Amino acid sequence: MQNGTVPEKLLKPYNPTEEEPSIYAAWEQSGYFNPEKMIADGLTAPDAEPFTIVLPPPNVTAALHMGSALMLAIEDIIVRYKRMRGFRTLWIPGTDSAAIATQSKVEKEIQKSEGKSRYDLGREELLRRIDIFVEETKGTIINQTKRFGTTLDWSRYAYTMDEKRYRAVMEAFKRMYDAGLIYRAHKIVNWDPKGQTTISDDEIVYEPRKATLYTFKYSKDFPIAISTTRPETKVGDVAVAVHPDDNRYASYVGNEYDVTFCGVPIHIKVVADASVEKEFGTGALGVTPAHSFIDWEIADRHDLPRPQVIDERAKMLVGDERLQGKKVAEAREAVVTWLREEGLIEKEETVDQNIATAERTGGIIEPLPKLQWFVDVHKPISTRGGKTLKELMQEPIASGAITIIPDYFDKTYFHWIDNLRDWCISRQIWFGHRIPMWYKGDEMRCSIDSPGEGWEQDPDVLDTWFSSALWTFSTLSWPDESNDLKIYHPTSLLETGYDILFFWVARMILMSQFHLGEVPFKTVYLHGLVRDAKGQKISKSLGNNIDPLEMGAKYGMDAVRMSLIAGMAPGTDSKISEEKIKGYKHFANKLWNITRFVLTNYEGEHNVTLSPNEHALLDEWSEVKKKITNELDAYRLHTAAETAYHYLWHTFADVIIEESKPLLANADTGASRQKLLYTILSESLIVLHPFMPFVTESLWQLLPAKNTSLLMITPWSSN
RNA sequence: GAGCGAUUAGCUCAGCUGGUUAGAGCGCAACAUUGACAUUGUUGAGGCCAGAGGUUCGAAUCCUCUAUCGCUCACCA
Repeated sequence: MQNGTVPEKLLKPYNPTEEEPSIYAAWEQSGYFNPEKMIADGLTAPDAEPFTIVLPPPNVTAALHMGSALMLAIEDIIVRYKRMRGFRTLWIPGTDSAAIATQSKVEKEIQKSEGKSRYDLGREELLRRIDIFVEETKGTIINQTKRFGTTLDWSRYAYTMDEKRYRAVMEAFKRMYDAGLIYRAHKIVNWDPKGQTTISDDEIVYEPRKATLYTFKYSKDFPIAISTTRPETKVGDVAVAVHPDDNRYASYVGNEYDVTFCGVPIHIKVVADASVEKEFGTGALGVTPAHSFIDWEIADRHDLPRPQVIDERAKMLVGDERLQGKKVAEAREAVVTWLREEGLIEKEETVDQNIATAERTGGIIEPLPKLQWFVDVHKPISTRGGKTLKELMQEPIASGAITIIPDYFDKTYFHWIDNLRDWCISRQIWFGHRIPMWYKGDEMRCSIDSPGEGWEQDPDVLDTWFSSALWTFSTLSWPDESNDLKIYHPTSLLETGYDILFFWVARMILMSQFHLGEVPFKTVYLHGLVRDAKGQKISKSLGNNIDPLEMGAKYGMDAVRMSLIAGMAPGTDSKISEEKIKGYKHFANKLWNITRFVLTNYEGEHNVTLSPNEHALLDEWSEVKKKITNELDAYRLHTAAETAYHYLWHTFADVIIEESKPLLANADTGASRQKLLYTILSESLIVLHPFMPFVTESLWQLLPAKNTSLLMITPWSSN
């Protein structure tokens, strides 16, 4: 029997592209992405527990890809769930300026179209061009983000370079400087000759290469042979270091020698240092303080000079025409030629080595001594109980104040902290937050504004992660003592990719612990990489890019969301394929048809009693709902999604609806059946809504008996 | 070199704190159906849960070792 009135729309298959834009518009116009509006309208209790997430701000350079889609899907599911569960739920949107990445992208474009470098344009003009670029891409990113159905509170939108965030960054720098945590020093740093800037240890990517390890003496008269893959740097040597227990060389320790190496006079002292490994090479290490981290430290311990022999363009600073002004690779050839001519080489062997390159530019890192700004991670902080930044980062994970999901990342995190050195935060680029340090003659002052006439500001900008590290509280109006900060900080959850655990997550903990004396978030949920069906990384060069927006247009955003969530455990890389997305489109359509069937057979509220069997079915459904609730509470989204999917399709549709067909046709059993089906359907829409917000909302709007205007704000009870 | 993870059906993966005959999706085979369903349904085939030892009344799950793959970290010059 078909007694119900069915909306016209339901008679056709579900058409996501037709439904999605108007649905999102309705959500946005409701104002309910904003928790204060929820309270004002009585939808959230004024004293409700807050639940906060900050969106990891996408780089302004980046178009939305499957990775961002995964992130948005996970976070939106959680946020919608919490909102429906009655939390005072806030999800803060934003974008990141991504200093180096953005500047080099714009520079590249200008180089390509106009053949000009940044030096041709000058600082001001380049920054103007970057601003134009940023304004364009920001809008694109926001629109794309909205298409996924994200319930971000757009009224709180933040950009790392906007006015408020600028103030936060300056204030943070000043407070850390005043606390003696930020210092300026001339020491060896990672220099990227291609990007013409320093970079932090974490921005280095090691690439395996074959190299030749040469074993030789500086000169015929020199008593000890050394080994190196970089003979050209030997013109900067000041010592040969051997292990204190190495009998072979004990008699030479303390001796000094003058030699001429490839035309360059050098003075070599033999020192004993425990950092040298007896078994490697000849057991003797040529010490080049200015161009090697380990050698710099040896020089520290033995009070050795540190002559710089390579410049910022990776060219030689010393020597005759064979070396002077030559690139290091050419100089290496020249030195090897000379060594051969002199008959000094004892051994040449091919070895595997990891070469340090800059993440952004791919340039080969040249360690150089430079005057830079650093964050001291080893200094005891009096206002924080004498603890160091290192300890402040370690503690909350160790104590459980912050939980990382999956938990095995704890070890990775601790290992990183153990090896942590002071953080070099100054960058020689133009786009970013300029360092608030001012110089006048020998004077130096930390000040957000110019201290007055004759003061020059430091030309460098801050590492982009410095500002990102403040994100959980800079988005909540810090340093102002705002209500937002009181209510929403510490945030509840930080959801991001495991690849930025160190870059971002660790540094947010550092900043929040220091500036606020509290953790930035209570839980960290790390998702994996999205790969293609074959398990390859998705990249433009491989041509295997699956564009989430394109897929959304074809199969609906709900299908894209589900395909990213189902079968995806946290911290594990997942695979996506068009086939999988298509499968979930079928599910959206299945829901559509289930609703069609139920509504076709529904005549409105009746005062009927369910049969014992129907009570049992309802109980079974309650159990499923409880399970989904528990799984979501534990952030097991993948199993929650599958549980819901499976129940709807294979229990509700295949079993309950099938067995209902004859019962509905019978006047005695029909009424209670109608009630049962309608009840389970409407509750199912609630439970599925976080996962598939569009189709469920569309269907909710078609339900004849409902007491909320939007499914998005319909309460989710666990029983 | 160190650390971490993975290894479960043809493919992609779930399986939380050990508990009856090990699960899903896709794919495959047969049958049914024009059905609420751009199809869908029913049934089925297919797994010594990488290997070897151990703990236990009981192990895919805990421990040890081995193998293969992957990731991360590292200043062996």
